[in-house]
Amino acid sequence: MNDRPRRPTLVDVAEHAQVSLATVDRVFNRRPGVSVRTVERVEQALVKLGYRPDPAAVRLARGIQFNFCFVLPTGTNTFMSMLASQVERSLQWLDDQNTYGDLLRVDVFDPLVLADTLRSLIGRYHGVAVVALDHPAVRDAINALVDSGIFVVTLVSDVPSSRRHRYIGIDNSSAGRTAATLMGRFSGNRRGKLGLIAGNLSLRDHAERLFGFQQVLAAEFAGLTPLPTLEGNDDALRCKVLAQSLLQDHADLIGIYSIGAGNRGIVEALEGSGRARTVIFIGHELTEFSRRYLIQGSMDAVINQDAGHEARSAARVLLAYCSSQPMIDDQERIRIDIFLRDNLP
Amino acid sequence: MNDRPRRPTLVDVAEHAQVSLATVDRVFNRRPGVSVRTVERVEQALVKLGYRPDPAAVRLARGIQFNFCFVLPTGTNTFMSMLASQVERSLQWLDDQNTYGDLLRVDVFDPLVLADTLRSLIGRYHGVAVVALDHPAVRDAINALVDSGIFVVTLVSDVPSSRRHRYIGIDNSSAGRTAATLMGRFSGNRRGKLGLIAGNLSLRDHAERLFGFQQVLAAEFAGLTPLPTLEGNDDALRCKVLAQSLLQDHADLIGIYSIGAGNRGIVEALEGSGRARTVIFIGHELTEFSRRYLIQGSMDAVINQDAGHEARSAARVLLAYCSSQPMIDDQERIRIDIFLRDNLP
DNA sequence: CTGTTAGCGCGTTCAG
DNA sequence: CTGAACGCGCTAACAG
Repeated sequence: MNDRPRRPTLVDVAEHAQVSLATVDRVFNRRPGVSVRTVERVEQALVKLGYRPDPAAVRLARGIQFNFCFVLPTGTNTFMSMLASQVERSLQWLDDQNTYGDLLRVDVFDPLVLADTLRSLIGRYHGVAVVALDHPAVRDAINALVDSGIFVVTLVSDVPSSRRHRYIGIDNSSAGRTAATLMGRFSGNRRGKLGLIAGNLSLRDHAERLFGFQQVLAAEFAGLTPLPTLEGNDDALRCKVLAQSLLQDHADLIGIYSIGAGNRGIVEALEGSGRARTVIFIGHELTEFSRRYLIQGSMDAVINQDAGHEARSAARVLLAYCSSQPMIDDQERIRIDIFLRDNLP
Repeated sequence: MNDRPRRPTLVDVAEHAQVSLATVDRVFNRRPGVSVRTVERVEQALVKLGYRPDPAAVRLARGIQFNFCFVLPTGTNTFMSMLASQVERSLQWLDDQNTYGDLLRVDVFDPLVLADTLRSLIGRYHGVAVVALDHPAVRDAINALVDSGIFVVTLVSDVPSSRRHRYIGIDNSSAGRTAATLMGRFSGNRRGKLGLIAGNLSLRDHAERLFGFQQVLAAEFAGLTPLPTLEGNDDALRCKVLAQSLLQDHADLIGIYSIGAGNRGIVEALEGSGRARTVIFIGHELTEFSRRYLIQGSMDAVINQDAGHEARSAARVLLAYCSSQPMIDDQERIRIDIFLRDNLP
């Protein structure tokens, strides 16, 4: 059962090239101090035997240890709580990779506080993952981190104008487009109004979703007229009030698209009005609540980003950068999940 | 930057418990030959220091090497080709984990050939992943593998009655239900016929999708009448003929649900009939073709299982079983992806 | 029952 | 410019 040709080690290569282990190591890791002739011979042996380093042995020998910091928003938003707990789980995994992580929660809505917090991380970490806010101060802080040699990934909410190494999250304008297509197609050929409730349009992800949604609506579903976008600050209570007035003011309300959090309030309003089964309701993020709403029929579709995937991906990506290992791009791409009652996990 | 308390090693524990390294190792790995008193003391030190083994060191020291075998169907079905190439990539990853894998392609449609092939794997591998066929002979072969001590996962297509350790793939009846809900909701309130084209209903996954689809249709969308299910053998040409006759015979055809492969043929028939934009077409698996069809509007939705995810998951799960390590269930759950034109990756 | 010791594959001094 | 030798954290064979 164990009759495989053992993978070649540095020693094998050394024998083959008639040099010592150390020399092979120098050549393989492109360290100076080897004659051109020797380099050539070793490299030939390297490719001939198809040498590939054993990652476990490398990690053990180097004994390196990275420190990562995850910066998440404060607040009790269900999605962010889920993300936080998933990050905690990733930290455990990182621990096995000899990498230590801290989870910081700051008031992301205040760009200056966030920027200061980020700057304070300089010199203390090798990698930072941050749920960012698209603001000049934050951009500068991220760039400062990058300039100091820290690997930075933005998580869930991006700052495209910064020089962060990677964004880990969904394409929010596509997400908005997806919501619009579902809304349009679910509406059959009915004509009427659409209510849009965002959290805060200064948040890049919300703005992008709105943009994508309106774009598709205008291009494909002329019968559906979007009402002015409301801001519910991701607060259930406030969202409820807004939804109630939408329902009251517009007898021809076909659907509601909830761009941010606060779905609980909207469902309460819908159920209270007795129109929960006729008004189409599409929102974001699969939580214990939205899950229940899908099942009971008060929500028609949920556009989701997998918090667990995002947390794991951030950890893997930072580790890959720090140890300059390749990553599997397919694996790190965060999907725009569409959940209906029928395909819930 | 590296001011973390170094994680405790076995040596630390040994010192703390006033015993030798080997004794701690015996206790931690529950090996016999240690007095009860010593065990107790060591265990206390173990928990007190919060000892957790370094996976890299363990792998290196044990020097174990597993052999896995992936058994996939022959044939040129686009999805299976994608799966095969993704499995190839997983094999590379496995190689880094000191685990070697073979990729076998057999005629899965012949249960006896598949069963024989599986049996021939006994004694040669530690883990087997197989795209199975739900047939008594195959079930027995799988059980024989399991009895021989091999870890077995079914991939994409399950044999629930076997004692395989795990199924890695989507819930196909949920997938069928999802297709039905989309079909129903996309149809607005129109009444009419629905064409169903499967590959082969003796395949468990196809049968389950059909079941789920019909279940939801009957319960929720009484206006849509499913026509008798046709079998296209996953062949584009045959599917084209079937779709053409559906279009010809039923002026009130609202949509077509393609349960298996062969979407290319169906799209050709739709485009040929000039009804591609009015007849709703929902099928499975995102390929270069279905992707294009979504964009050009000849397909309305694609239900997908991520071949890359499945291949990686099979590799990770087998490895976890063999090295008796825990796995992250969330990460190994294969989602039922819904793709519209707007959320394509 | 317990301790000592030699590796696993690689990185890293330190001599030569 | 090159090689010998030690150590990372752990397992396993061998002594005592």
